[in-house]
Amino acid sequence: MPLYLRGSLELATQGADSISSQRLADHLGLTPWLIRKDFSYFGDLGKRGVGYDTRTLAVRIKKILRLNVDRRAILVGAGRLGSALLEYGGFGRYGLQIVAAFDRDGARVGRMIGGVQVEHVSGIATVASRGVDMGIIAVPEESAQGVADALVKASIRGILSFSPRYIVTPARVKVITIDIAVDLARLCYYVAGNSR
Amino acid sequence: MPLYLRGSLELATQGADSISSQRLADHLGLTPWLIRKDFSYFGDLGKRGVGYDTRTLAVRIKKILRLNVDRRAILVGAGRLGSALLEYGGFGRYGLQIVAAFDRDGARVGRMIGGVQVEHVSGIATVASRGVDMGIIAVPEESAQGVADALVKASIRGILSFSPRYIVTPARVKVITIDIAVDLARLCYYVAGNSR
DNA sequence: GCATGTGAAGGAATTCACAGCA
DNA sequence: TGCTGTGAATTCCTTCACATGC
Repeated sequence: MPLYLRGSLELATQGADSISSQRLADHLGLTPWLIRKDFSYFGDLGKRGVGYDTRTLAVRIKKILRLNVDRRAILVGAGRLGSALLEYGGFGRYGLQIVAAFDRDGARVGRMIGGVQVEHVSGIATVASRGVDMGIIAVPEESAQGVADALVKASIRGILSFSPRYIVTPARVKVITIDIAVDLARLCYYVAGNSR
Repeated sequence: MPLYLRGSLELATQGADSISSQRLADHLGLTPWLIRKDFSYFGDLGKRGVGYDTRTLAVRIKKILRLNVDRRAILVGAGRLGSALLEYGGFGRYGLQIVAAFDRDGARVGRMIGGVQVEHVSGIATVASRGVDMGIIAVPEESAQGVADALVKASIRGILSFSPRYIVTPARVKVITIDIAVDLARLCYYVAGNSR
């Protein structure tokens, strides 16, 4: 559903004042009635006969997603993938920011990547006081659980993991895993198959 | 559902001969009955009172996912993210392989990354004859649609895109989009919120 | 007239409960 | 006794159709 935020922001910056569920659906690869249904859960967002005001829509969705205040995240693992994330500018428009990066490898510590300086992993414990909400794990899979444990100890409340492993955390810590190989395998199923 | 393949492969390499739906569920963060239901669609996979044989399970799932023959993919965009993907060794265990990489930037062309040599994007047209099934897009978002068009022309049947844009393709070409910022925003919703 | 908002219908996925086999 | 396989019940999400308001 953050998809909607992306859509409305995109179209807002493209200069459109108002947008119909039809156009938004085309833009995101969804159906108009799905969008209307979802939006209806949050009260009145649109004007009948006109559409949704892109600017207010973006603001409202941000509030719904609790993105109205800036959210801080830290990154663990400053390898290729980690560096790519640090230099990726796409988080800012959602009010998301990576404020620190950590790595185990001494050779990487101290480097500046994407505006933040890489610190040694032992420093993770110190972020508890920095108002950080989330941790991003971009380390080799065998280290992922250990890093997650450290993040939990540092009072982080959510983890985005790129490791193909199920990560165990207390119930209060939400984990979202992005497993690229699994996604590619999924694609493969569609490609090679006939049905479904 | 490729998740299941991951799970069975992992546990197979860990030396377990047999596994119960319960343990597999714990391992993947799912429920036992969901796994049993899903497996039941494909006929008899397990032995009652015992569990599933890890080795045969992996083989069966590979066949179901059409991963029994090796699948080839090409990558477009050899920046940080693209390089990370090329050097990521996790595809092999699913029978997936990145056989070529392309970039628009002349400075990157010719480099060897993760065992493949970066070619100029103009060469995409030539892959049609190389038995490639899928294309991976790791380019800046404004170039994504153009690359997708080139891939479609090259007879590719599936696209895995890391660009935060909806990509238009003919119906025969399946697209899966991984939008990291959207996933992080989703996580944020769980973290900051109370309900759901 | 045009586009949203929403109750009702329809379908798909999940959960349950238990029968069947080692 | 332990664990799979599966029909029934449930819940959730999607789709439809139309009333409502600009």
